Amino acid sequence: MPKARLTPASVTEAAAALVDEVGFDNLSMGLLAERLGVKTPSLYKHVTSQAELAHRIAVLARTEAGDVIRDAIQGRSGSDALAAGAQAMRTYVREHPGRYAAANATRPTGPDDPFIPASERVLASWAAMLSGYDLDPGQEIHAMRTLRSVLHGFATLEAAGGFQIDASVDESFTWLINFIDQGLRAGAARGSDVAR
Amino acid sequence: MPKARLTPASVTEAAAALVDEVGFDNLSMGLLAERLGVKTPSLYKHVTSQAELAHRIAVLARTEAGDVIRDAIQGRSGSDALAAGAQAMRTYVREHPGRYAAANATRPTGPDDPFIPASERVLASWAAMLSGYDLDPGQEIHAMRTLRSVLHGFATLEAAGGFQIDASVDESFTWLINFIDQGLRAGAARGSDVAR
DNA sequence: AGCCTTTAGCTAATCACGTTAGCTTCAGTG
DNA sequence: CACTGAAGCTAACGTGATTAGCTAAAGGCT
Repeated sequence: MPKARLTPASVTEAAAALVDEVGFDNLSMGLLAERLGVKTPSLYKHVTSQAELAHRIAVLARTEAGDVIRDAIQGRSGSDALAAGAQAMRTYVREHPGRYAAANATRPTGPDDPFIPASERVLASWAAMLSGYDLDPGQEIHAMRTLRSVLHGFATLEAAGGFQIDASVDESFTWLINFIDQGLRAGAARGSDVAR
Repeated sequence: MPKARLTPASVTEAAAALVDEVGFDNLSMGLLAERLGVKTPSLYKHVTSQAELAHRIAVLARTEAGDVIRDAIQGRSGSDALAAGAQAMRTYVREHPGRYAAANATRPTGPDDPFIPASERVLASWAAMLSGYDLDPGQEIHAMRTLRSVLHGFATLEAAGGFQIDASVDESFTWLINFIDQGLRAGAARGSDVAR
């Protein structure tokens, strides 16, 4: 076997770090090669294309996000689990905006794409968290989608610099979590009459 | 003055239509030129660069979105205004996913960028709608951000094909609107103790 | 009506990437 | 100590954005 300086994994890791610095849109093979102290074409010994590289970053990101959220929810339930999970996700996106963008930009390449189970693990964590609210079974899917929407929306708006006014974004986020929490608790108490 | 077949405005309009068809990421000067029955370099007589073209699409999109939302809210208040505004926005995004992506991808180029007032008009509509809920003044900014987050998050997730499970997405959206409506009404009734 | 200026659109050329082809060299194996 | 295989390199190609310079037609002016 030869030198073995770079590997697909190490290249992906470096690309993920790069993308968090310069933004997902500014990822280029040349820039990555420079960071790795190598000439551009050499990268193709480890990844087949820039598209594949982006996809690898996406899988990495979704997996990391799944871990972070699962760990945050671990051992908590109800409001605590919601707050911890949501904060964990926001923190992850703030620390890894490029990775998060990569994960959002990708689409499963096929039925056995590892991106699929990685995504399912994230959803499973949210589902586990929601189960603590005793919602009507028919409402769970809607609650899940609403939850995903707020968290994803807040994270992307924040990452895009969408919150201009000089009111604390942290405060807005805890307000948001509280808002969702109250709604979920009320919905559970009220039963299915929330849905129209 | 010469022929005047194309104008900056007509090029932008064609680009916006194109982007809704092929996706914002797939916008290319060559493809647009082909649609307009012109050679690629000719486009530079009307727009200075692809970046500027993308920005023009963004301004157009944000302006259109502002109009659509304002019109929907017109004459309604409270729950009705929320539902109408939210539905109008979702419809706009579904019909113009490329434009919406362009608007999200852009960043103001300066203090006199028309994108800024266009964005402010959207925010003003949401603010007008929220004013119907009699929220505590200190809460309004958080409610606004939460509202923007859910709507933006839902729209982008839907556009990205993020809702896989075969439960009606329409139904989820009305559930979401209802969820927000109930929360806002409860928050108004309860006063500032929602915020922590 | 006929000239003149202005400029839309064209062709040819340049530049920046992503990607491919083929060569070279070193690490580990026999 | 030669041998093989893959890492990394240089050279080359293709595509898409952009620029330079030419051509010609439209509208104004006399």
